[in-house]
Amino acid sequence: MRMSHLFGRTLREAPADAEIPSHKLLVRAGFIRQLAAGIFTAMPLAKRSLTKLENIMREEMNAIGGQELTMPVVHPAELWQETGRWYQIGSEMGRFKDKNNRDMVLAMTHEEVVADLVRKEIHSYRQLPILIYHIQTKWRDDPRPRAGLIRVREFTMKDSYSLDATWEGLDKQYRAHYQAYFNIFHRSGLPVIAVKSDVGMMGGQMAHEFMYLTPIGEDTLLLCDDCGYSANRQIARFKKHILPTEPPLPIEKIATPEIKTIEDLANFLDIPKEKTAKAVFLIASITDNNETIDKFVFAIVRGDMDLNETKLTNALKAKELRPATEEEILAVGAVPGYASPVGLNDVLIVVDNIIPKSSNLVAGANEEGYHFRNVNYGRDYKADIVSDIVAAKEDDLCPVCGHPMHTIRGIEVGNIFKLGTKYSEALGCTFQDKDGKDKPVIMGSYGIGSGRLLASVAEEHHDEHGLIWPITVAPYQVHLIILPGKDKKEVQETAERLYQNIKEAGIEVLFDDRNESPGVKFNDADLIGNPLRVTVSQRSLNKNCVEFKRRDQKEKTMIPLEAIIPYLKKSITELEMEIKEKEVEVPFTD
RNA sequence: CGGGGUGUAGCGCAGAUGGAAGCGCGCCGCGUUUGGGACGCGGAGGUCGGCGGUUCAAGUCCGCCCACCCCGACCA
Repeated sequence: MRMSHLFGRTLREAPADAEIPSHKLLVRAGFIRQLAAGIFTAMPLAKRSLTKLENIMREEMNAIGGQELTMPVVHPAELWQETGRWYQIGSEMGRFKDKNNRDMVLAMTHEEVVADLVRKEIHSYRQLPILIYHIQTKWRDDPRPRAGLIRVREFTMKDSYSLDATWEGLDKQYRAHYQAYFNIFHRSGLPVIAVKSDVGMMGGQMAHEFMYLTPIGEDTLLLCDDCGYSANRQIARFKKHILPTEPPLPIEKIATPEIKTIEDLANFLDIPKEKTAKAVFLIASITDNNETIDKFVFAIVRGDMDLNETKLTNALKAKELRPATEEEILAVGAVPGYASPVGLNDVLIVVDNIIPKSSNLVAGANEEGYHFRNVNYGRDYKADIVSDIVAAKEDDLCPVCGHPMHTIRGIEVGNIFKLGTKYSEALGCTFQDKDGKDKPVIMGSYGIGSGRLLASVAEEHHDEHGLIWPITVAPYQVHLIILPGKDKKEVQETAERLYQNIKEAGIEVLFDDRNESPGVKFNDADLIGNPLRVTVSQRSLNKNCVEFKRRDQKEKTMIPLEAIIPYLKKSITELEMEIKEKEVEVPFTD
């Protein structure tokens, strides 16, 4: 490709609304352009890199038996109504009506379509197992797109779906994806770890997220250095510090004027925070038989811990959870700042599972300026649900080995879910098993966003001058620069010939044939970040050489003109080997 | 959806107290340059986010709306 005709120019300055390096550099280098919040065009350079990433995914999916297909982006609403997600999912779903006034859905994901296909195509255990996948555009009207390509509304995903007759079969395909995903990320030059995660809107039994660790990540992870336990904070468990049990003392009302926070309360009474109970009020939308009702939820955690809303949502099987307003709190008879579970009716009380093991706590008295001492679970109040609903934090103890854990930020670049029979049951995907009985197909779903992956690779591989693409992802393998000098003719002809020869050798080359000054050309080459650079100039040709430089190294070397093509081939192989070495087998951790 | 911020040329920005829309980079033409973002001369490019109001006069003051960014809630 000639740079003089490349669509998409480089910018000296990044637009002011770009903040993170991958966003700034991808825009400056001409890879992406923004159309609206969370909606981007992939320019020709980005398209080439995306295609490479997607081909890596294809190879790894094919290697574990995947069959590629393409499913539609627009779905009839009926399908989503059958699984109930039409009702469960809120404004994140893109909905519109077609010309006949039929409700339509923009695909957020494709479980419904897969299940629909399966019920039409799969009738016998003899047809299973199956692995299908596609690479398709999806729309999720995220309330907050941000960080360039990291979090967008329209995106392309590699999505695979496993279909099995047995749970062992699902486990096998799940584990195959686990390793295939590590292969994909390693081949893309991206270091990742797998952590256990929440199943979210997908539902199902088990999920892992593949995390690229970076301070700009939006997810917080808990890791145990000792035994390797790793989990998203949304679901991370930990060993809770159990206080010595005391005999229950009589409940006692005490004046605590102007004391509203746990901090103040602990100071005022001169007791540790873990001797207090903290109340949090929320409104949960709970769906039952496709009918959604709002329930007032009174959650109680020990004063030294914080509520984890994901855990609470899961404990409640709620669709949505939001903080209650002051009016709503007063309406149920609770007093903000002095709230107590003692003597409240008509609310759903959820307590953390450490609370029943903690005796004689201080809690609100439901009266302005007063608290109760010696509140005991069971004697003074009861809960509708007792569950683990608190968030793990730095230095909390590992639930497996008891070692203190630490927190780290990450970007979720891929996920794998054991869906089980949720969708197949809802949509009636059954097959006839050996025993002659109809059984629901057991499903798994596995996704990787290609744009997010591209941005993560850019985030991992850049310096102050620009991008430094891994050879497997780079838009072009070679960046060829011509510096014509005073007497243009010889240099020009040599560079043109070299450009043709490189192309004919099957090497991907971007040829900077523009009439620009050397500084501009070198800077653009650094910015775009193709791995190998070749410079043809009067100076080099005087020695019958061209200059060679790797983007990831400082040294420049002079290579005889006639030797440059084999040299480039050798360098490409070297770079490919460097990536290959990072491909390793990763033990499956449950 | 809550909190904060920003909208003036393709990009980055300046335009106190209302009084003729500017700068740098980029772009077009001609010439000189040519190993790390060159120089001279000449040009093109704007509904100042939108609508309404105040005023003799609004980029500037007031109101409403919209878009985009950041923090949170939420999410691949």
